[in-house]
Amino acid sequence: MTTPKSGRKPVTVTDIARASGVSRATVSLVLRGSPLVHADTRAKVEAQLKRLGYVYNRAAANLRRQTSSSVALVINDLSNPFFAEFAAGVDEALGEAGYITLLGSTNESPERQHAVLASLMEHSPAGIILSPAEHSDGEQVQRLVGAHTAVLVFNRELPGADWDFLALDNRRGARLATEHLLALGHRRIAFFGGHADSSSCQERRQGYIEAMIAAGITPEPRWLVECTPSRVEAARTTAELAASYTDVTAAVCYNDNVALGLKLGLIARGLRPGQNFALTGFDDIPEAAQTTPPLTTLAVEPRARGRQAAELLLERVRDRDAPARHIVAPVQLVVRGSSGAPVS
Amino acid sequence: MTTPKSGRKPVTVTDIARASGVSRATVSLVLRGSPLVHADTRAKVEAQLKRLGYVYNRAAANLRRQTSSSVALVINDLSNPFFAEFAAGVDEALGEAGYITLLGSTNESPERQHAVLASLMEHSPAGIILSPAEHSDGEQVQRLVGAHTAVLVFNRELPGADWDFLALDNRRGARLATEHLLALGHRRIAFFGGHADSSSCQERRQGYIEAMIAAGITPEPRWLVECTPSRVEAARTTAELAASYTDVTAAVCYNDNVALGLKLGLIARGLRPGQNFALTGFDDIPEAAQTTPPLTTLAVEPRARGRQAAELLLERVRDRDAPARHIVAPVQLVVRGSSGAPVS
DNA sequence: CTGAAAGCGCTTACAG
DNA sequence: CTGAAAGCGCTTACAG
Repeated sequence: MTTPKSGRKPVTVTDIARASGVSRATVSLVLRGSPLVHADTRAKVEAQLKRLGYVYNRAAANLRRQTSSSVALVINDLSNPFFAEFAAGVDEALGEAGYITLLGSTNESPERQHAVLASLMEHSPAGIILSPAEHSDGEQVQRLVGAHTAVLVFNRELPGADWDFLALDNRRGARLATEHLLALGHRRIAFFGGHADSSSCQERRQGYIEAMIAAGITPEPRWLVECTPSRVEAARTTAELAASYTDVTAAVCYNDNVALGLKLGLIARGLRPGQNFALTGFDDIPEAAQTTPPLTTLAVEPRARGRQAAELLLERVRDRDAPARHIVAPVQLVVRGSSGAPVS
Repeated sequence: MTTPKSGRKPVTVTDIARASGVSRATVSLVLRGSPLVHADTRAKVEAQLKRLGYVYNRAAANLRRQTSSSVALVINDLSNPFFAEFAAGVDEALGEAGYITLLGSTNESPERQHAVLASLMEHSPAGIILSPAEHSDGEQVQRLVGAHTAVLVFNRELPGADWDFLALDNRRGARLATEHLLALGHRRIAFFGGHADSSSCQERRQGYIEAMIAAGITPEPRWLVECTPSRVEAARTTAELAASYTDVTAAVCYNDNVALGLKLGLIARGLRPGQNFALTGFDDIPEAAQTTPPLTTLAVEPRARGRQAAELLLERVRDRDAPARHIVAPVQLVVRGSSGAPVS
C-alpha cells in the first residue's frame, strides 16, 4: 500500500543549513523567497541547495503550515474524449496556479466513486472537482467530503448539498440546433437519444421543445425517442423505430455519438443524411468534422471548460462563504453538411 | 499557490485519544489494524473515530514513516483516447494497490514536462510513469527525478538512463498487417505515415520491411511515406503523392488516424478503399469499427497497458536493484473490410 | 496490552 | 538580518 523511500536519504533543510553554516530557519526563509535574508547569505544557501540537489518536501511544509497544494479531480469516464480534454484543461490551469492534480477515475461506478473519494480525502486536497458517476448519491458524497471541503460539480447535477455547479448550456444548444433546422424549413423534427432521467437530456429536450413551440409546432410525443448515448445503441434503436420516421424529416440528436449511430441506422434503411434527412449532434467531437457528410453540431470546448472548472474551484477555495454558483458555459452552433437536407 | 485549510479544524488522533480515554499511540495502533490492542479498547476507539468523523492524514503518516502513497503519471497527450484509456487503466490499478495518482499532462511540450516533473517531485511520489513528450531530453529528466526514484517509461523510448520501458510490439504488429495484405495477394504495398525519427515509426517500418523481404519483395524507397500522424495531414499528403500510388495496391498505415486520413485522400482521388485499394491501421480506436468500410487494424488495449504499467512500476518500487526491463506488449490483428480489396 | 517520548521535514513567532 | 524552540499529525521503539 505504501512503500519505504529506500535508496539514499533525501537531503533536507538541516543538511543545507549545516553545509552553508546557517540555521534551518534561514534556509527556510531562502526557500520561501523572504526579503529578510541578506543577499550574501541567500547566495551561499542557494549554492548549497544546487550542489546537494535539494528537493523541497511540500508535504512537510503543508503539514506545518496547515495548507494544501493539491486538488482532487474525479472523473466518471476518462475514456470519453470530452472528459479527457476536460481533465487536461483542469490539470493545465491547476498547474499554473501551483496546484497538483490528484486523479480519480470512477468508470461510472458509484461504488468506485465512493472508494476513490475516501482515498483522496486522506490526502487533504484543497478542493474537489467532481464529474459524478451516473446514479451517484449526493448525500453520501457530502458525508465523505465533509462540510468544509471546496467542491465543484461538473456536467451532471448532484442533489445533496449546495455545491458550485458548472454545466454546458444544454438548453440553449438544443434550441440553437432546433432553430437551425426550423430555419431550413423542417417542421416534423425529432429529438433523438439520451436518458430522460439525466439532467443534461432533460435540458436539451427542453431547448428543443421551446424552439418548436416558438415556431408554432407542438412536438408529438413519439418524436421524443430515448436511447442510451452510444453509437451502437443509437443505430439499433433507429431500426426499431422505422415507423416513426416516415413523416419526420430531421432529428436533433442528444450528442454526436448518437447522431453518428442514427446516421448508420438511417443509411442501413436507405436514407441519406444530408440529402433526404437532416440531423444535428452535440459536443463537436473530432469525428464530427471528418465524417461524410460532416455533422452539424454544438462546439463545447471541453479543455476551456476544464480551465474554467479549475478557476471556479480555486475561487471557492479562497472564499468558502460565498453563495454557491450555477455556471452555464456557452456552446456554439457549428453548421456542416449533415443538416443540409431539403425538407421532403 | 497553496491555501489555508480554513473552516473547522480537522479532528486528529489526539482528539480521538482524548475522547476515548486512551493514548495517541493506541489510537494509531487501532488505525493501522494492529493485533496488539484489546478488542474492547479497539471498539471504544472505533466508536469515537466514527462519531467525530475522523479522516486519516496520510501526508503526516507518510512523513513520519518515510513512505509514499502516490505515483506520478505524466502523459504527453491526454486528448488522445489511447492515452486517456491508458491513464484510466493506470489509475485503476494504482488505486487497487492503495496508491493515488498524481496527474501531469504535458501536451507534448518538453518545457511543460520539465515544470510538471519538478512540481511532482516535491510531492515525493513512490515512482513515476512517464509517457514522454516528443523531443524530450532523457538526461534532463534523469537530473530532475534523481537516481533513486522508480521510473517506468511508456510508449516512446527515452535515452538518458536505464529505466524500465513498456511499449507496444510495434514490429510484430506491422509485420502481421503486412503479412495479412501479402496473403491476400498484394505485392506493391506502401508503408504510410509517421515520423521516421520516432522509435515507434522505426519499429513499425521494420516489421513491414521484414515481412516484405520474407515474401521476396524489396520495398521501393518511395513506398515509405513520412507524414505527421494526424488525419488532416494524412489526407493532404495522399494528394501530394498521387504519382506514387499508381502502381501501389495497398498500404500499411502508421496508425488508425493516418489510415482514416489516407482513406479520405483516396476517396477524393476516386479510389474506393476496401474495393480497389486495401489498407490497415494501428491502435483499433473506436472509430475503426464504425467507419465504412470498417478498418483492419491492430488492437492494443490501452487500458490493459495502463494496468500493466502500474504493476511494473510497483514491482520496481519494491525492488530498486533489479535490472531494467524492456517489456513489449502484445498486439492483435483485427481483420475488417478495409483490407478486403482484391489485387488490381 | 497501553503510555510517554522522540522524531519525520518543514515553518513561524519570538528574541536578539 | 539570524538563531533557538515549538509544533503540524502521525508512528515507533521502549518501558512497564
